[in-house]
Amino acid sequence: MDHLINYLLEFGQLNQQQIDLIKRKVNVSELKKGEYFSEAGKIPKQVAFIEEGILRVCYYNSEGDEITKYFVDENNFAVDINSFNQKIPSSEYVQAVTDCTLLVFATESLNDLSATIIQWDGIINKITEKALVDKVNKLSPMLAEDATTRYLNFLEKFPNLANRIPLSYLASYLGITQSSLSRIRRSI
Amino acid sequence: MDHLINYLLEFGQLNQQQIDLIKRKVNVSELKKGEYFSEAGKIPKQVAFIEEGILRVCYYNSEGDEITKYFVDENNFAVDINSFNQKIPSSEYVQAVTDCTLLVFATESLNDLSATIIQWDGIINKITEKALVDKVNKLSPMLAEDATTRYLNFLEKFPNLANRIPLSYLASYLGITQSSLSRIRRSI
DNA sequence: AAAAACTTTTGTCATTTGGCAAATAGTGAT
DNA sequence: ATCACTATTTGCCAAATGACAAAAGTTTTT
Repeated sequence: MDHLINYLLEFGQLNQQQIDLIKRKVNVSELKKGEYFSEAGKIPKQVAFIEEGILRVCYYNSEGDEITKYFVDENNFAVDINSFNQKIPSSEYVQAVTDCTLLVFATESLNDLSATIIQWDGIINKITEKALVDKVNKLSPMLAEDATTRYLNFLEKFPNLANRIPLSYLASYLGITQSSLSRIRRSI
Repeated sequence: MDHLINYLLEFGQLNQQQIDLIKRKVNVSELKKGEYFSEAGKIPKQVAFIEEGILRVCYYNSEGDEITKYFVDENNFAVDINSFNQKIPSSEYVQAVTDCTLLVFATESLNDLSATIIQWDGIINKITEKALVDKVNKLSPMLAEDATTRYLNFLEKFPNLANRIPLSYLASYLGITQSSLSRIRRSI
């Protein structure tokens, strides 16, 4: 729980009373490897802070291949942005790559916090914006790099992720086949 | 100017008095093809609404190649997100791809509007978030597609952009060389 | 109009990556 | 330990893309 509070405090000030309120609004939720945080048909739990574990956001492309859009790891928020923005039900789903411990804010809790804590919306906006900017900045250069460089950069940015993620997930994130990724690994 | 107001109204309500205030805070600015909207050294004009023309956001990668991160065209906001977020001076710059007419909000004007119009921050946040989500959703699938598909999708999404953009800019956006793009064009 | 500067196309060949299928390794259940 | 299941590696060849250089086409300047 402390990680969550510290994370929030990076984006705005909160007094002790507000912190206590936030703690009361959070539900701890466990996910086993392979289980879904959000999927078509279930009511989406809108926002989760990952205390432990790795999630991935993925979808099926027009060729029917399963694509991993990105990974989210410890001490970050995972938001189903599409449902967050009240859009049409997303074709994306969020799956646990490893066993996870999540701190989940239900929709009503978010509304309560938004109504009670004056800084709340500002903090959430900053977090959302930073997360999105980071994603754009990560994705954009990848297009201009070859597969080996993309893999090496991934290793550098997430040194402790690569060995906890199945090869196929990582390959689809990097935009290559798993055989290619396997060969790239060998050549290093 | 009407395009700007209509755009803002998509994201929140504004009364006539507020609309007039916004109009007074905007400066019309012309850029010739090739000129820079923001570059290292100059004070960044933080936000521009493109009334006419195309901008591109670009940078030099570690190999020294100039990469076009994305294009921004008519009736969209161009924000130097990095300076917007008070980060260290960005290595990115924003350049006019064609002659442009921009509606520019100076930093102080933005602050004034934020202080005066209660809905302002909310509107700007929604615009920012939507722009970023769109970019992620556009970039992400590109990694899994081959160059021809990326080009065809670009044509589909921006039918009237491709013929106004130099081949080299578009190639670097698509993550391929200009000779490859030239060949892809021929093959269609 | 000619020259200069820049952009796009094309040629040739090397390298990267994909597709498919089989072999190997790893994991979990009984 | 064995079996079934899944994940990873490898082999082979085809297709896509890059690198480099030259040619052709455009635009701008003089």
